[in-house]
Amino acid sequence: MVNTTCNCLDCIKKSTVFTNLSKEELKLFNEHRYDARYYAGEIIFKQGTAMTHLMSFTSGLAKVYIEGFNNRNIILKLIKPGEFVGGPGLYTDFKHHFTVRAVEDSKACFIEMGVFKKVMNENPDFAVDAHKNSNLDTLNNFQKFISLTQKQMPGRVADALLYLLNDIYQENPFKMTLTRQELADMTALSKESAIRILKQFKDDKIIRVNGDSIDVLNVAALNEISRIG
Amino acid sequence: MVNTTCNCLDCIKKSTVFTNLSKEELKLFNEHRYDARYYAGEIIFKQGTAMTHLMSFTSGLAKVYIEGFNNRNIILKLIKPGEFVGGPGLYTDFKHHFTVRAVEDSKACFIEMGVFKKVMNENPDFAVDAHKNSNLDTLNNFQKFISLTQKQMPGRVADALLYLLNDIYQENPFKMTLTRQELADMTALSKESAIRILKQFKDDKIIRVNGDSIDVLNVAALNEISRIG
DNA sequence: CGCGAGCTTGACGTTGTTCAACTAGAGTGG
DNA sequence: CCACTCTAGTTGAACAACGTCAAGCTCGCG
Repeated sequence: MVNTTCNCLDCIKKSTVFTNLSKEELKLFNEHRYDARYYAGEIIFKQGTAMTHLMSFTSGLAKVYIEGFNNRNIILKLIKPGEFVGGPGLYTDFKHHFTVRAVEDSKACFIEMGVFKKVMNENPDFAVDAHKNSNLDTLNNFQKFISLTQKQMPGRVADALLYLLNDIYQENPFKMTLTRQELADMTALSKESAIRILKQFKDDKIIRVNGDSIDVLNVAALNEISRIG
Repeated sequence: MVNTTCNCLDCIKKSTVFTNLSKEELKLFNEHRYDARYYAGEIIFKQGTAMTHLMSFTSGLAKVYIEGFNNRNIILKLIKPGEFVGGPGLYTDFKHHFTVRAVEDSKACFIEMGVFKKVMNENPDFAVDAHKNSNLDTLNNFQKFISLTQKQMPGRVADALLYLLNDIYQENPFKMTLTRQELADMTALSKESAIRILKQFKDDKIIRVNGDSIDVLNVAALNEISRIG
């Protein structure tokens, strides 16, 4: 089903992985895609299911997380409009290895795997861009390994707050649309521990919390806490 | 410098990522590669340095690890002959983001980045194989996230032992060529904790340790410990 | 025979989780 | 308008998991 209200050729939300596509290729994508809208909390990709489409996120905020043990999740990253989502299932078992879930009301565009692979085969520049995109995720995961396995609670929460401030909300103060449990899933902590560190940051005047708004009063202190772990 | 004793075309150690290369492409690789020998403990790729070559591991055993805080490392995987090593620096910043170090005396073959990228551009099947190879690493990393952040000490050590048994040494008993510190780096534990869990496994008759030989007496128990975390 | 590196063990302290109780705010129905 | 309920958030106390420190051990090697 072709969406009549928008078109890949003049899409302003498209990811940078699409920059090296010709008009013909964008047209091909446009003919083999569909849009969907999601309410906050709804699942976009479910871990374990078949990877039939690739996703270009166009509006809202979503979380990408691995479903682990005992209902505990590891949030690998958050995705914003303009982000392209494939995953390690691509060219391996063609399954999703993480779940993507809308955190805020969101929209996404889905491209059929078949035409994606076709264009990957025919356009080496696009193949390189896709490869680069997945390697950037891996670089992010490496930092996460260090944060989650070698830093203590304050360092991990500082990493998460800096990520939210610098990469996601990009304003200060920002409206925190993640729950405390989700903050815990980002830091591999229990919800209670994450809350306790937030409180400690509040007491130390590093942040101020007003309802669901978080004001980072001392970015330098957060950076230092992140650095020393 | 072309090695005269061997040739990519009839190399029997080559990784599966090279299966879709033509004779001409293998010949090209052969003209832009070199071999090197390493003694146990020597560094093959150093984290932070420029990625000028890609590596095909031909003999021995090596560890791939991220250098984190306070001289603590995270071993992502071990590599055996036939393994191809690129890394997330490919198409991003062209630097190495992990260190590769020989655990046993080893040999490796290095292909120039330039010809590698050229063949990636000209041969889509090879590009797919390279992409697949890197996604397999990512799948491995996802399992490691779960193991390191959600399992307790026995579960993590069980994961490491099963990996050594099933994927690396592939014989039982096996000669453990990793130090206790390296086992700790695989499990994100302190050396002492790793040793304590090994002792516990010994007391429970799950393994038997004779010098540097480890005999897994009860694989089922290890699998169960891995499963429950 | 002595040295040094890796290994082992115990005692102890810290870090982080669990459990339970409580609070605040939003929605719901009488 | 007022209970009632439900969920997310918060806090404290007890506990378990894990790391640190220090000492001693083993074994290969000079």
